[in-house]
Amino acid sequence: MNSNPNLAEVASLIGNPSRAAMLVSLLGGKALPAGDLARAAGISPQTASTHLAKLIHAGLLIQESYGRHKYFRLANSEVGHALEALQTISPPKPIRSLRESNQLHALQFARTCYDHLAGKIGVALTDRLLEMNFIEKSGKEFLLNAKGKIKLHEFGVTVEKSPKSRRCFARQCLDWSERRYHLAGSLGASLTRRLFELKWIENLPDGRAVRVTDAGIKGLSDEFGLHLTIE
Amino acid sequence: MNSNPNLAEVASLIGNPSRAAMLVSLLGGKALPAGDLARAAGISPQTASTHLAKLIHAGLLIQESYGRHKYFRLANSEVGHALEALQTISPPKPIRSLRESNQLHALQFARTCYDHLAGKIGVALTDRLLEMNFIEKSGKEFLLNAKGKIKLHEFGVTVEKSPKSRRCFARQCLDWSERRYHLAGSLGASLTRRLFELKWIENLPDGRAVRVTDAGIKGLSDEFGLHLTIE
DNA sequence: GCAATATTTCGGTTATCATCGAAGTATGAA
DNA sequence: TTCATACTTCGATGATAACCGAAATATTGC
Repeated sequence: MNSNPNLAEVASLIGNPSRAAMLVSLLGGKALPAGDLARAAGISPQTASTHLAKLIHAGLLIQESYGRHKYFRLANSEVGHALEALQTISPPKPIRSLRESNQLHALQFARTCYDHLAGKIGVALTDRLLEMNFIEKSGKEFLLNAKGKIKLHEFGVTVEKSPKSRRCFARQCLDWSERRYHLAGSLGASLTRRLFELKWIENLPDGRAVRVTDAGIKGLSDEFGLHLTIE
Repeated sequence: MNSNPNLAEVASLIGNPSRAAMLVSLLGGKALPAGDLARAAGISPQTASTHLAKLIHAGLLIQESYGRHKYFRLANSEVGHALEALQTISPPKPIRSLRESNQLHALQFARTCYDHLAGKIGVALTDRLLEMNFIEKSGKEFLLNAKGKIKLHEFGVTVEKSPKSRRCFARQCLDWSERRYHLAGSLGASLTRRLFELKWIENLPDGRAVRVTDAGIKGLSDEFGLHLTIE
């Protein structure tokens, strides 16, 4: 019987540990060169090259060439969505090293999820927006009310729901580390972009973990009543 | 670097063609015995047994024993969601036989997707509910308005949003065959259950394709202005 | 108790594929 | 031109796992 779309092919591509590591590295939304992806997966450049070719062929990644560098990124948000959906049904992986443990903590604390903020911070900020009555839950979606619209506009976030873009405005995205929802969609992305702009958060050297700066700690407290504690 | 939850393990489980076939068979939401799943995947019972044990171990399936039969079903709706998300990024599989072609047409026309209605019919019925102003789009979610609440209540659908259930009320589910949204969530499930109850739709012998009965053709036309054409 | 059905366990075979060394291509720098 | 860097292709190796035959276990029906 075997129905139709061959999901097994795509799943087995994601199912290789090296390829999965590369895809997860790209979940942050940024494009990365082949060498970086090889290092992220802990494999040789040759091996990475064959993997990347397969991912391109399957339409999971797209490639941009800049001189001798080739940058890779997720082909579209549906790929990111599928990866996140897989993460929510994946059991947690045992930790091997202190380094991994530290990185895991950093990721659980704050990271970007494709293009918006996730981790403890992502969930906590979303909670504050709810508590301060700027957004409301509505099924698998958040609604931005008038009060919130004003607040975010003042904060410098361009709040516009372009009717053209089929993209969801303020999705609820299930956080794999917190197992709770954080703010995603175009609103989540705009807000996150603004936080980078203000230098309240910044990318850590590699991976998609982010760090909250001193300015960010103060700012998030003043603007959103989000009090960060050092753990 | 390799972040944390080992998504690769789950993905590689889904990535085996035999296991994928079994999982897809279970997407209809029904529980099936091991033997049926073996046949669906075209493998021997021994092989199926080892596959099923792995899927159970990984938490993708749950098992219920009735005498010498063991029934398997998807562990939760998140597993179904992940499978659907993978289908949306999977390329269509080439058709080999007339039989496969017919089955594909049947699936594209009407099928159950975990527990709600999908395919042409699923999308068309959702469209009618929108056009008749019973539900409204709101991001990745539908909202049931007062008019719709009355209509569906009259129609015999129990419309209640139990605050306990974390499940989404009226999700928009991306249809892999139509590439458009249909009504999912608990409302989608209730409505579909009612259509079965009224015998407006019925399961086809195997798989998750469904057939619209004569009563269904008349009923859908009368109640929702959905005029089915024979293709 | 005995035969039939449903499922699981074991063992051995086979095929696939991830991997890297070595060599090849392309771009940029000196 | 020459060298260095970034990536790709080829070929060989090795490990994994899907698969089925055979046999074991469990349940139902006679």
